[in-house]
Amino acid sequence: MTSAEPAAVKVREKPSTPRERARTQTIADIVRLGREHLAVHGAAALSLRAVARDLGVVSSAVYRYVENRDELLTLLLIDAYNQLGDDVDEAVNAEVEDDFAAQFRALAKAVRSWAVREPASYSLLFGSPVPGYQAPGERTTVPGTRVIVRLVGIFDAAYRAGALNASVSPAVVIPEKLAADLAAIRGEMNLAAPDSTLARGVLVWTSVFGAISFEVFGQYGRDTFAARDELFDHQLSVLQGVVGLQG
Amino acid sequence: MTSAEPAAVKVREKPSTPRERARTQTIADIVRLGREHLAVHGAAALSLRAVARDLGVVSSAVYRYVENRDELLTLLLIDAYNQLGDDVDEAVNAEVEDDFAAQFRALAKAVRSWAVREPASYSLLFGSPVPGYQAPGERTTVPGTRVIVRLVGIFDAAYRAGALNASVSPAVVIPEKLAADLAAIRGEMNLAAPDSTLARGVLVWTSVFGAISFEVFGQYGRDTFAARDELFDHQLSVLQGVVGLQG
DNA sequence: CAATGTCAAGAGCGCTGCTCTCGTTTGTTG
DNA sequence: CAACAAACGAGAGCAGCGCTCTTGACATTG
Repeated sequence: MTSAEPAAVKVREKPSTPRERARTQTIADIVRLGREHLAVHGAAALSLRAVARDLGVVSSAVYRYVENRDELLTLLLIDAYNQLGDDVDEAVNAEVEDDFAAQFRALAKAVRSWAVREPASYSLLFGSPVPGYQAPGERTTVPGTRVIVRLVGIFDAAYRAGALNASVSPAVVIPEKLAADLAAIRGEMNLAAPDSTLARGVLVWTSVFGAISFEVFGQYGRDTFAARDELFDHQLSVLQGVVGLQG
Repeated sequence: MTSAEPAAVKVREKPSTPRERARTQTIADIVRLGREHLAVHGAAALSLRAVARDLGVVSSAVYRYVENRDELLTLLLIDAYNQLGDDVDEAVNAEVEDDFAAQFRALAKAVRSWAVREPASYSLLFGSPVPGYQAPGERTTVPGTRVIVRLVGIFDAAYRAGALNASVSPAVVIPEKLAADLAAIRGEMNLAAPDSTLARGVLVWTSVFGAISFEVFGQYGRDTFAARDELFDHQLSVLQGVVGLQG
């Protein structure tokens, strides 16, 4: 079903003592069982008691390893972000270095196939926020931005390589306040691309996830679209044109 | 806070007897209280017992009026769909009849402002599916498709009026299987627009909701974009170009 | 060997959805 | 107007949940 070793579990610096090794293993087991429950029943139905039962232990025992339900959610969140990030990295790295269009498509398809494969995890990351749960930014920001960082990287590399159509139609003016936001992003991420490219990149980003969310969340209706692969592929082609990525 | 009369509550054909009038009123009260709880605590935390408390009644009493929690969710779902549909209709109807670009922008902005105003309801409709809850299609399909029907209507009317740029760049071929899906839609909805327009319309549809979802679900990060109105406006402008809507 | 620390177990609190029973209220009808 | 049946609210109860606290068993360490 799912891979045995969750990527998000922090390994202690010196897990020398058998106690610490056992403890690390138990936490890994809890995360693995939690991921299975998440996949089957969804995030809102994630129950520490059920995880404890599967672990063959009384419910209060898991509180030795996981502070509370929110903490387990955070572990699963980080785990899922890293799974997605690994999938995306692998797919993009498999493409030729200067074929930016192929890299873009590979990224989007990797996100989509992971989302379809793990709808509950996708819902946890990109669906409605879990009520009463606030992700701790200091732990989730880095894994949570891997995909967008990679996507922006592709667009910016394409721009630097002169692979972007400058004359995307139609030209749209960027208002001043939006330009300020984009300038801040450009500075923070060391980008070269101009405002119009960055803004269109943001649109492509939201559009890709919008299309995937519609599919995973069942917004298309039961049998409106049978050719979902072709639909997504077509959407990527159009979005490619939006940023001026020639392929 | 919220309007007093929920649009979704079906009025009996003959609410003549005082019993039935009282019953209808009680159900309306339950939906109203449910909507308030939804707005404050979210869908997953919607509790019949809490609604009963606010109604000043013991928990088992509400089961006289609402079959179970899922039934209340369905009522809230229909209620929210109709609120959104009403908002969208009003906004679109306020535009000049042959200004299709303005109608498109009015529709998208109406959806966004409703979503920002009612994030919990938006999450219920367009976020992660509530685990274990399956919306009864025969009751939710009609209100649930009001927005997309309206959007497609705008695009098709624009096409019939010759207001769509035929030469959207770049031309993208529509694979056969996707064309079959689009043909089915064209037949069902009595449309005139060609495949490429319909396919791009679907992309615009998903993109608009993708952008709104990112904003409502906090995917942009806390302070990445301060100029959210301008960002959305820009995205609409680009998407307008995607379907060839000149404005 | 003894002190220390870690662990699973169990009881318990308050919350949830939901069911069943038991009187009471209420509108209708003879 | 009185009798009746339907509708109703209250309450107890079951099983599940997150979470806390105490207790006794065990392993590690000095």
